[in-house]
Amino acid sequence: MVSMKDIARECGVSVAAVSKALSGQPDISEATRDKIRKAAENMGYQPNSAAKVLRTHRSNNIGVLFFDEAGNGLTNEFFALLLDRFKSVADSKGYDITFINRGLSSGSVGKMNYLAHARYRAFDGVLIACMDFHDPEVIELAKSDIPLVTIDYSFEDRMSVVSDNVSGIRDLVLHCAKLGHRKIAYIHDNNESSVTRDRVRSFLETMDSLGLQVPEEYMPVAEYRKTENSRKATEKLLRLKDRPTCILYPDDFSTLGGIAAIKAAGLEIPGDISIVGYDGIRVGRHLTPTLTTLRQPTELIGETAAKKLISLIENPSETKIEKVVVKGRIYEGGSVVKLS
Amino acid sequence: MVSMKDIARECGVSVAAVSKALSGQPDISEATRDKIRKAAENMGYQPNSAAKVLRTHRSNNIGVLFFDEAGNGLTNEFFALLLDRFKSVADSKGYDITFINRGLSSGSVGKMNYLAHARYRAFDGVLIACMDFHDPEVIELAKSDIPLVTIDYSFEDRMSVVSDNVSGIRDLVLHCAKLGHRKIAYIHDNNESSVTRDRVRSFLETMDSLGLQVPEEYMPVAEYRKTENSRKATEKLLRLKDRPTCILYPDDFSTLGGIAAIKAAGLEIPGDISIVGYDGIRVGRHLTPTLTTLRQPTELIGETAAKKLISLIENPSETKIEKVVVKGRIYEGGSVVKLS
DNA sequence: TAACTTTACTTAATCCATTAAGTAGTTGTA
DNA sequence: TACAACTACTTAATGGATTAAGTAAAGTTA
Repeated sequence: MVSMKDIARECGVSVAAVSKALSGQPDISEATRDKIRKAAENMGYQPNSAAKVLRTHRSNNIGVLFFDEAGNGLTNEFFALLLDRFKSVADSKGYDITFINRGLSSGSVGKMNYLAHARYRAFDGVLIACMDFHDPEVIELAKSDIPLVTIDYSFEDRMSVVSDNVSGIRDLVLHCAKLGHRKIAYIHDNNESSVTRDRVRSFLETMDSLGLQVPEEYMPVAEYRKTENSRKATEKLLRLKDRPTCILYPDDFSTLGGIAAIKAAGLEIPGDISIVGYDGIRVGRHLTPTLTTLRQPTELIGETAAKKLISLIENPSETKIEKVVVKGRIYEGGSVVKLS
Repeated sequence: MVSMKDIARECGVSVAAVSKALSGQPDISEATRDKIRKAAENMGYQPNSAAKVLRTHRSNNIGVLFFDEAGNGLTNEFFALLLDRFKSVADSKGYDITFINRGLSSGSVGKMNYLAHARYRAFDGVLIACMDFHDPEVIELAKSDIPLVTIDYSFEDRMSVVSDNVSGIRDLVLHCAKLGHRKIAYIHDNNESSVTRDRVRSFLETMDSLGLQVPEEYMPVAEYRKTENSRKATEKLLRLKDRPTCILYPDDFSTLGGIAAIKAAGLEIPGDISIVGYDGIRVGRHLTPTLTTLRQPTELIGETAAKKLISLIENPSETKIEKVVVKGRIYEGGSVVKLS
């Protein structure tokens, strides 16, 4: 590997001069700079990040921590889209992305926790997009001095990008109500996250504001993205004497379980029963009828998170810590029928 | 940050002794080792990867290069599953994963290419899972001395894990033929990859071996995972005077476009026409009827790739360079009808 | 012309961990 | 007892880049 030392020798200058020439500092003559740059190119010089990081404590590397409730993060389309966008913004600003995990062992200290991992790799910043924000290790990371942005959860005095779940659920309920539905069920996860809390609260408040009753049986539980559970929850709803006319699901993927249950019961969507998803991932667009859902601005969330994080890294003093709320928009598919 | 120097001072030993104690070398007494380890723990010592990499040229970091034909890699479920599995194996063996890209600029040299990036970050190995293996930069990387594994493509003298597309398509065609289908169409991508070539060849050969004709119109083109194109291709097939009874799609996702076209034409699956996917991703399992497809052993591919790559990194001399062929298995859903 | 600036560098320290080579002190052996 | 062989360390060099501080030479100013 060609190092600055080699270029310095070749050009008859000091290593410091090479460093300055390549990093474009003014403290060097144009002639020398050109000579050095040409030599660097000719000799196939490649900078060495390890040396740079060691010296500057800047890695141009962002750690990404995620895993959803099911342990599968990458296969979660919502997150995959978000990360994809985050990655391309980071990319364009000269940052790499490395996954944070606990696999690395640090000699005697045993496995590293998230914070240790982040320090070990000298991440300039961290993106956290996982559901379990109560994990002590996640909290430890959030309390550190590393610039970070969280998705769909806000720590105090920390940057976050959250989608507006309150308005999201409200819009969906209002949409269904406008089409004449009064018996609306909501299959929901019951985990501890603020996402879930906001949604459930919004559902109850909106229904209440419309003067609509929500019997307890109308709110069965099913974890996010678990089609098996959403199928069961749907079956339960279908067995009720006073069946809902419209079912809200925790996410688009879960509707697949619901659809299976509904078809198995010999019912038609939306003729016999209407369904609504949440997220706006691709699957829903290809169902027949297409799925009415709340389309999350995934790309916007990913992009905003990246920009905010990088701003936090590069201009910590001028960057206002804030909770950026991003609104989704209802997509009116064909899965909700108009009741007369 | 606590460094070895601090521990050395605290324990009244040299930095070398600390290094040896923490890395478990024999050249140190048990008493001293314990003392140093305890001090390290108490003082909250964290190793510094940059220093380690600089000195040892080992990063415990694997670069992953991917982007599918559409530019979206993460949102490709096949790849997401593969990477997820790859990641957890790498993780368990103490390796991190960083995406390779071209965003980083290397001072005067401009944007870095893939190889430059890999060298810059001192990746111990690289996983390549992208469709365009003709990209000069990819070829440059493949010709370098960095340990690497490719997915679904084989470079000469390089490790690769490929799924058996020949047997995959053959099995699907034989399955359909066994159910009585004689007019089988194959909507396929026409890119340059060996995956595509193998599949097309296998389709033609298998059909030929069965004595079945394949009119040119039975092989319309649609890029992988482009539902819009698969919809159009399906429409074309449906308009034919002598319509096929069964359509093979390039992948499961593409069947969504096909299903839309078929439903729009007022036809039933599989009553009026049978369809077959490829990949075995989740969507297909939730369709009604469930999709008959070739289920790829995604996890096995990811796991194998990780194990082979790490073996290549850690035991280069004892690791045989090979092309690991992984066979998928047909999943018999309900989307292919039995013809009498 | 003397004194001061500026320019264009060089010197040397530094970031942190690893490791070959060196050295006391102890134990073993003939 | 004398020399060899260990053991348990220390010394010092090293990896590659950055940067504060120093310096010689050229340019500027009174």
